[in-house]
Order: sequence, then structure tokens, then C-alpha cells
Amino acid sequence: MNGNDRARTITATDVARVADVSQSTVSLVLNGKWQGRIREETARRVMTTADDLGYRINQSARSLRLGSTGTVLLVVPTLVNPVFATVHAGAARVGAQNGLGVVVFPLGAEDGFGLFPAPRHALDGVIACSLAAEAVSNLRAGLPLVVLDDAPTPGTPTVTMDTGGGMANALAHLTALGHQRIMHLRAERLAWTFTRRAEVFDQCTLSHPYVIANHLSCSFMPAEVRDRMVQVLSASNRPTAVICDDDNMAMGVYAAASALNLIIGEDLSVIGFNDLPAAALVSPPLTTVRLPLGELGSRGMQALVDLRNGAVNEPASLLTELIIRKSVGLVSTGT
Amino acid sequence: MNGNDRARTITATDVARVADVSQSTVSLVLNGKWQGRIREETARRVMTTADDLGYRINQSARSLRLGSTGTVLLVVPTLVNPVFATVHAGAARVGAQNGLGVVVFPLGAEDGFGLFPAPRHALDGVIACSLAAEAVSNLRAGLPLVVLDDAPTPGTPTVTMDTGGGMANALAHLTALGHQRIMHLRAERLAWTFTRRAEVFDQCTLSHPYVIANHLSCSFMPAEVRDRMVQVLSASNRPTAVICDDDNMAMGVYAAASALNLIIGEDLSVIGFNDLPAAALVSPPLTTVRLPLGELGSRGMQALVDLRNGAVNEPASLLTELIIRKSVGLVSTGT
DNA sequence: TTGTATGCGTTATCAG
DNA sequence: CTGATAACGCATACAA
Repeated sequence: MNGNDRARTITATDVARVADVSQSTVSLVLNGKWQGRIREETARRVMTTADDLGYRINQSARSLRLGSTGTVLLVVPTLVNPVFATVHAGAARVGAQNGLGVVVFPLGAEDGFGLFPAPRHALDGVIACSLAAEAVSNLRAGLPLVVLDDAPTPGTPTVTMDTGGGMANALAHLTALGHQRIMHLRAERLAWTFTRRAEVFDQCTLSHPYVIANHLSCSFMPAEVRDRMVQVLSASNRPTAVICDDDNMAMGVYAAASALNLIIGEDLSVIGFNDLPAAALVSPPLTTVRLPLGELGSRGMQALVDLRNGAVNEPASLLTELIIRKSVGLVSTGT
Repeated sequence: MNGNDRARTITATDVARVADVSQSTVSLVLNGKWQGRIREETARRVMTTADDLGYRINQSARSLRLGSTGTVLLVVPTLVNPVFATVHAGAARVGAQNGLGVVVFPLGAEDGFGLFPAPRHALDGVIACSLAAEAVSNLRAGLPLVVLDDAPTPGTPTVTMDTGGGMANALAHLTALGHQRIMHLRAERLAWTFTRRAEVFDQCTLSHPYVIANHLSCSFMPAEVRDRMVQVLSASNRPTAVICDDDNMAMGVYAAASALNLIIGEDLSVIGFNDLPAAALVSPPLTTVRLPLGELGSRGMQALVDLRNGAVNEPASLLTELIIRKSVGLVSTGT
């Protein structure tokens, strides 16, 4: 009746009893701290009985005692876009150098973007990447927090990328080639990086009075982008160039152009963001703004490590790079 | 000297002392179990002081006491491929229905695929998706384990997809249209699903003696696929059809064909796997084997829930579907 | 209506 | 070289 027949999990105490040593000896041996303290024979006996019994350490107890878990949570908006794989790789690399593991939590639209389900497991810190500001405030359950690719907040270590500069470069590239009707195909999802690009786009185009700019907001789904761009590109005063907030959206523009028999790089110029692997591969290869995603992750993790050591890093901003390929040409004279 | 000046974290006991109640009262109130047991005024006082003090529950202590953490780990080979986003979504959905959160761990090539760094934080279970068998054996640190998309092991709940059937369907589609030189463009990465497809490919082509089959192993990187396929397609006896283990690889084949002025769907037929969002969008739209990834995730989580309730599910296999679009045509007579 | 006492499984300190 | 013993912070049965 008192749960005596329930499947019990093997504890260090069990191992101690069977191996006929004290529980502290077990702990010492199993943590590899027995050299010079425990007789080798005893140590060996402990290890084999632990093995025999199938002993598994209880991580909750361990981290309660230690006061830390050795894992940090990387919160991202989605797993669909491979950019976050790069961020993770960077974070995981420097995390490993500091004895920290990384697990990923996709805070998708299903969760309402901002209703962060406070992590129910113990964590040593949180890195929030490309999230809406309101989401971030919810998730800092007293944990060390580093913010990536979001508006710098005083007091919070933040690493951003100069995504606005990327937009400015893209725009300069286009205007230098004579483009005067430029469209910004904006990501629908609310995020600082997109807002920032929109601001820069609006500001830059305003300062070139001869540039007629417009924009359209869209989901990332290529099919939706295609359908809406078919409409846009059918108009007589269609844009001669499109800047897309993501390479995936650029693929949608390619599809729309193809449906309309418009040649990319001649009839229509396209610039993307992110430099996904596919960008170099489509025809024509896509000119795109490359973002230092790996460094974003590694710098973020470094900031978290520093934060745990009591140092609050200054907000940092990383440079972007315009990768020029074949999807942009001189403005076509025909129209 | 004794750490008295160290930043201490606020415990429930602290709250109790300040609010002038016992620690158990704090626990009751903060877990919302005070209705009818604690006077409303007291409860309110506890809540406000907890708030004032910035009290955060210690999850390690909580889960030690409770014996569970409420989170399960989804281990995947990579985050670069968006298919695992779908698996996660399915798992997260039924996890949420059962009070379980899901965090993702990408067991990338950096980790050596098989050297699983045993999770250092407390978990209620592990779902391993599309991993090499040797990796899986390492990671079951005594935790309830469910295996997805891998060879069924007796005693371990497993959910697979009939990926071999998908290959058979793809092959049948091709031979019905007269193709006799068919290539299987295989994923280099070791995984059961790929091995299974290769087996079925070999077996099916063997039973059609007039079919000349060959294969090539490649990474997922589209650029590498393109370069190697340019070589293959330059040969005089080039295949008339290619089945790719992933839609990304198919993009590489498209690029190679484009470089060689081969028309997909006429000069060369292509079939992919996974039905990524981009598959419907490229021109011509890609015929591909759609895998029930979302269901894989949800069934996997359900199996884990059942396992925690003491029921070991039978291995299950999910059906695949060949999505016929425009990238496959009659075999071209010209050569 | 509230407080006391106990134990979850570890690690680490300190005597022996 | 080894064994008691004391926390770590929380949830809950039970006493008051």
C-alpha cells in the first residue's frame, strides 16, 4: 500500500548499501574525484555495482545541490527557417567551451509569440533570439538573459546585427544601377530586425526624391509571396527592383517573375536577406545581404558567460555584407 | 568570508519570513492551492511580498520534490532541415495536452553523431528522431525513450514512416512512364530512413531487369549536389530520372540541369523526398514523396506519454504519399 | 486557518 | 582512507 512495489529508481544510497560503503564514497567515486582518497579496489567495486544496478544520477538533486544545471535555453521564433541553426551552432560552440549545453525552444505562432511558457525545468540562463520585445519580458524568470537581434535594452546584454546598414547597402547598390521604382517586400512577422530595415528603407528612399518606393507585407510562405507578387508585377508601373526580408521570399518573387515571363536580373532585380544555401544555387544566383548569424550566437553565449561571471557587456552590433551575385542588373529601359 | 555578501536568490522561506507566515503557507498560496485553506488576506499578503522580493521558484528543488520536470527532450540530427520543425510541432502539440513541454537538441555532426552529451538537466523523457542507432543507445540515460524514424528495436516504442514504400511508389511512377536509366541520389548521412530507401531501390530495380540503376552519395548541400550532378549528367548514358533523398538535393539537380540546358520534366525527370514548402514553388514544381512528419511527432509524444503511464506501444509505421507535380515526364526518346 | 516536520537525492565538509 | 552529517529549496501529510 505504501508504494513498496512501485518501480523505484536506483539512488546513490542504494549503490552504497549494496557495495557496502557509505553514500559519500559512492558520490566521490562516481564523480571521478576518488584518486588518492579511495582505495582502488573500493572504487572499482562501487563502479561495478553502480553499473549492475543501473544507477542513474538524479539531475534535479544534483543541480539543486550544485546551484546550477549547466544548460541554457536558446529561444527562437521558429525552426522552419534554417538561420537559427547557425545561431545555435555558434552558441553551442562557445557554450561547450564553458561547460554549458544548449537546448532550443521554438516560440512559435502556436504559442502566441509572447506568451512564453515559463520553462519548467532548471536553467542557467536564457538567450532570446529575434523575438518580439513583449515576449522577452515574460521569459526572464529571474534568469540571466541575453538578447539577440532585438532592440537594445539598457541593462540587458544585447547583440544585434547592423541589419539597417545591410538595407542601406542594398538600396545603394540598386540606385547606383539606376533603379527608381523599388519595392520592399516585408516580413509580416513582428521583429525588431524587420522594423529596423523598414525604417532605413523609408528613410533612404525619402532622401532620394526621384525614387518611388513602396512596400508589401507578407508571410514567409513562398507560395503566398508568389501569388501576391504576380499581382504587383502585373501592374504597368511595376517596381524594377525588389528587396526581400528573407531569401525564401525572394524565391517567391522568382516564381512570380517566372509565371509572368519576366527575366530576373534583366526585367526585374531582386535582393534577399540571409544568404541561405539555396541563394547561391537558384538561377540566376541571388544577390543577398549576408548576416553574421554564427557570430551572433557565439557572441551571445559569450555575453551570457560574462553575465554569469558578473560582467554586463555593452550592447554590440555586428556588420553585415552584401553578397553580389546575378539577380540585380541595370534598370531595364523598356517597361 | 562565508559568502554572506554573495547575491543570494530569494527562496520561499525568505518570502515566508517577510510575510510573517510559514513556508508551507507560501507554497500553498503560490501554487494556487489556497482556496478554502488560507485566509484571503493572508494569501494576498504572501503574493505581494513574493512579488516585491522578486521571488522565483527553484525548478531544481521543485522537480526533485515532485519527481518530474514536465519537459521532454526532442533530439534531432540537425536544425538546418526544416522537416524537424514539423516533427517538433506535432510533438509539442500533444505534449502540451499532457502537461509536457518540449525542448530541442540538435545532435549535429560537430558532436560526432553518436557521442551524445548526456543531458545534464532533469528530463521526463527523450524522443530521438532520425538518429543513428549507436547514438540512441548512448542517450537513454535511464529515461523513458521513444524512437522516431529509426529501425524498430524490440522493447522500445518506435514510430516510423513507410519511407521504403515511398521509394517503391516513386520508382513505379517512373517505370510506368518508361524510364529505364534511373539514379538514386542518396544522402551521405547515415540514417535508417536512407538505408531503407536504398534497400528498396536496389531491390525494386533488380526485379525490373531492364532498368539500369545506379546511385551516388552526397551531402545535403545543394552546391555540392549540383557540381557532382553536372558530371553525371554530362555522360552519354546519363540517367533519365533521378530520385533524391531530399528536396534540397533535388534543387541541386535542378541547378545542374539548368547549367547543362536540360529541361526538367522533359530531358530529365526528378523526384524528391519531404515535400518542403519550396517544392511546390520551383519551376517546374517538384514531384516528391510527402512524409507525415507532423504525425510522426505527435504519435511519438503520445507513445512517450503512454510509456510514462506504463504502456509500451507497439511499433507503428505511418504511410507516405507521392505528390505528383510537373518534374516527371515520359522518358525522352532523343537521349 | 495555519504551522511543524519530513524527505526528495545530491555534494561537500569534517571527524574519525 | 572512509563514514556521518548537514544543507540545497520545495511540497505535503499531519498536528494544532
